[in-house]
Amino acid sequence: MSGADDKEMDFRVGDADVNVELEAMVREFFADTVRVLGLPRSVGEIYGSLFISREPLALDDLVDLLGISKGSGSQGLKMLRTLGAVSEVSGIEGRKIFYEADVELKSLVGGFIREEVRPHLRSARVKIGHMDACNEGGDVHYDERIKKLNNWRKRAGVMLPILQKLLGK
Amino acid sequence: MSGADDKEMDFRVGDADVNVELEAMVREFFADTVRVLGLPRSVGEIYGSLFISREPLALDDLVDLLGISKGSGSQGLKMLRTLGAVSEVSGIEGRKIFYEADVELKSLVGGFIREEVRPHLRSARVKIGHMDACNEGGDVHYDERIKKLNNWRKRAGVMLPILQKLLGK
DNA sequence: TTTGGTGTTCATTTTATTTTGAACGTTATG
DNA sequence: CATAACGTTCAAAATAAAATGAACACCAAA
Repeated sequence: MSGADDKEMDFRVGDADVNVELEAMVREFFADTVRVLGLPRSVGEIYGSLFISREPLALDDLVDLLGISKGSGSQGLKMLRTLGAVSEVSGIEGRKIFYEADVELKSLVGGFIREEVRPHLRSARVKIGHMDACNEGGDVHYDERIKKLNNWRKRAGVMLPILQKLLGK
Repeated sequence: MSGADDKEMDFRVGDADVNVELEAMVREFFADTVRVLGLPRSVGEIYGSLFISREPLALDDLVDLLGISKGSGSQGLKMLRTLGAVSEVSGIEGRKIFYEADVELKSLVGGFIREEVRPHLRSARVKIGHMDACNEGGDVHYDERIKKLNNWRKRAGVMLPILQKLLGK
């Protein structure tokens, strides 16, 4: 006898119980969390579903589970793949692709830095270069500010590897 | 003779030239940058204006300069004050309040952490507590995941002071 | 080669966020 | 006191972001 007898919040799937309420809380949690990072809510819901799920899930499962459209699910998974936050589970029957959440903080942060932070720092370097070129007269006040900006950028650049190192286990 | 004779992009204000093109680039830069942090564009434009301006600016100046509404400017300045990213300049004539940008990376990051990051970590702690309480049966898989989540949260908590220390000049 | 199952793309719709601007406090000044 | 200069608030409008779903591509099995 395994559960599913005291609350309507549990129901059987395979041979283990699913705590529907808990799983919903976790999805909600990630939905809120990724919002802070500027990612769409559905991406958080998808990641949360995979994070808390006992077994890998396919696009269809997520669509059913979350009540989102296939398009939304597909795009969300794409983003998560790009970030390296989920990976395909190999060796499951059929053509359907199953995913599981990557749960290593190190690689999650690494993926975010690589895909979201680094590109911004790169473009910042270019823009600051343009600013400097635009300060033809070499005005001292402008020059000071541009230098400060560039200083910030450089500090961010050295901070990231340190951050990643500190998070590495 | 001070500039303003080779391009229409410069014009005189007080006794120093304003490089209109450069200042626009800086505003644009900050507008893009704060977007990454999840703050509205106008907030970045306001901060950028103050950052690059030779002298402190009042709400009216910003409204004129940026072509935004008084309401937008007021709310933007409020947000920047809360973040500690701007400060009122004391001792200027009249009732008008002038602002200048705080340009210490340390305090900018500090303000962002205090106002944006810490509250999220706090609420995360509460939510994770709820999850744990919700896992009544003590299911081992769920327990493992909840523990991992809590671990992440704790690591973020210890990371922030380190980050701030490293940024402290 | 057709059919059915999967996944992706992208123009459109929906939803969320940001901006606006009119109404309203407040305070200095005539 | 009346007026004007400033700043704030908040409901409504405008804009930006995300979700939808139909069309399509692909591939494996029949």
